[in-house]
Amino acid sequence: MTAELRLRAEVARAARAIGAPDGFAPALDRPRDPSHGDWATNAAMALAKPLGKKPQDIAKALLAAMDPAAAGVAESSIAGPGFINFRLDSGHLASGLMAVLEQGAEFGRNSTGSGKPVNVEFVSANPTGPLHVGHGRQAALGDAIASLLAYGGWNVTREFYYNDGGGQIERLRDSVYAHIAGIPLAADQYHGEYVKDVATACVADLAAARGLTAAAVTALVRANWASDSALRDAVRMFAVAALRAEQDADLRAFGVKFDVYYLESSLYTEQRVAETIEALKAAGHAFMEDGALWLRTTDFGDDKDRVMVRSAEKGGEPTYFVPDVAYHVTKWKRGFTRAIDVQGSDHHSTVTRVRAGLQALEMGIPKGYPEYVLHQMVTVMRSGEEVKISKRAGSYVTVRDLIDEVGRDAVRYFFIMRKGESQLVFDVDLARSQSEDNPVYYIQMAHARLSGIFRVGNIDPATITGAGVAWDTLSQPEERELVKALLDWPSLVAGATEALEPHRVANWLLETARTVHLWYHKHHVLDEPPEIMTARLALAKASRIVLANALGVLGISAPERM
RNA sequence: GCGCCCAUAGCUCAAUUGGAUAGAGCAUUUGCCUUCGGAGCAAAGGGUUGGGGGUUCAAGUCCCUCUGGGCGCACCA
Repeated sequence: MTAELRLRAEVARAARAIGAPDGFAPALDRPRDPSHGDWATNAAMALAKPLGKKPQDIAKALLAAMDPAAAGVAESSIAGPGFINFRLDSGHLASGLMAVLEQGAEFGRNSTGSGKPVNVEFVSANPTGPLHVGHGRQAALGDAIASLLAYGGWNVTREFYYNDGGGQIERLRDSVYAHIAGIPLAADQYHGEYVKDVATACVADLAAARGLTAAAVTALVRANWASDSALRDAVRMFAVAALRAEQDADLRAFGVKFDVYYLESSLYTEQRVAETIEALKAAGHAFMEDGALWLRTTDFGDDKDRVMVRSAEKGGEPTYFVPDVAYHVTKWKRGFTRAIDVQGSDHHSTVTRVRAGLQALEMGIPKGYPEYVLHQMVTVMRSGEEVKISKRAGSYVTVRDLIDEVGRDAVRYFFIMRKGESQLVFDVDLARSQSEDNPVYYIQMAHARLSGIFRVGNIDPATITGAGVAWDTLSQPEERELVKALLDWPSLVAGATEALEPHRVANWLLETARTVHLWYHKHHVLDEPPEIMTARLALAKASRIVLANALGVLGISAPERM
């Protein structure tokens, strides 16, 4: 049992002894100011109403009823409006490190998810160009959320949804055609350098497939484009395949792996769009107006109704939101009782719509399904100026540009360090700097320094088991703070998982790295008396383990040396 | 005009999800220090948490309102 649980149990027992109602669960928190103590409880304030007494009096009675020894409490005090502060005995506190040393890479994991399936959909870029910074933020955020959930015992599926249908794919196809035919691009077509590369590769591919020269293919495309739909399809499919391969390469460079790639086009070929339309009609929430088929999404909280199938003069095709609904139906039917979509906040209007569509089907899908994690835009800064232009993509900066320039670890950290709903400034100069101003460098440095202790001392970390350590020797303020930070990891990561907020892990890492550096600067490990050295080696190893675990969740490496 | 999000030190951001005197880093000022181990360490100044109102033992956090910013409001995706 951890010191925290022991203390909580003892407070609860004492509370009952002085008349707290059944089921009363006192809250234990870290005081903001460590000088107040290691833990604080608001029990006295929470009991003020049910017991009809002043918080101060309840606090006194509560303390009198407690057995400090049973809870490992060295001293306690009543403060402010009725907080009770506890300072744990150093030995009790530090002995919590045994759990870290015993569990190693497992320390911090929990089983909240109990193996239940969850689908995390992210990136989901249209295959019309390289991944840009926004996708990068989404990749880092989505991957970290997925890792957090896996860490919390969920059975996670990472999914990428390809919008390989619709108007933008035709624009891509026609952009490639324009390059092949040598005609100027229209304003709404794709202007990046990469389109030219795709066009060149496409000509070579067609030439090989048809046994023609490149010049002959060019002439053929130019002559038959309007009349030959098979040719147009061939160009479209080549372009989509080429850009999917391109995006895959970007994601590999970023170290993100997906379990499922779901193609929007398959929703049409497998009749799922048609089935969804029929089901919505059957459920009675559809109506005809102006020649189009509408869904009454206003019945489910939308501010206006939405067209499902366009009128004949507009082409008679389903609008994009129908496949979106059909897609989420497949998630539900595939057994994902929980689904999380990570998207840019510019897509926030789809949230209500998709949920409305799912509700309108009346098939027992919960109202809040799917959950959404939205994130704001990214601004890339270099030398104090906003960067907007990439050589490859033209009008935007690509993920690859960033990874090439500052490395995968820094890109991941910078994308995760801010709350999703706040705007993010990506400072390229800071991200690439090899100094302690750079948070990634600072955190990794902490891990490397801890590793260095073992290297320099020529000590195999595997021999440090915590057995026989005199834990009460870890009584320096910096040591106590470090121990507390490490032991907070499980509850911190659990909170970050519940809130789907990986930035908490990033912030915690930075704080904890600072605590490590402070300790490291103030206290030596090697060449100390054996009892102190043994205890500090245990602390160093535990710190190394927890830092590595946290970095691992964010997909960032924990280097042995830098 | 409507909807969603945001607003915290000069700058970039935290704040244990409603807890105590709102904290870090950078920048500024001052003083130490010279490596198991790579310029660090210690301290100071800097705030009406955008304005106003409300809810309660307690509000940066919840509610209302105003201001300012981002995004979205297609028979585009």
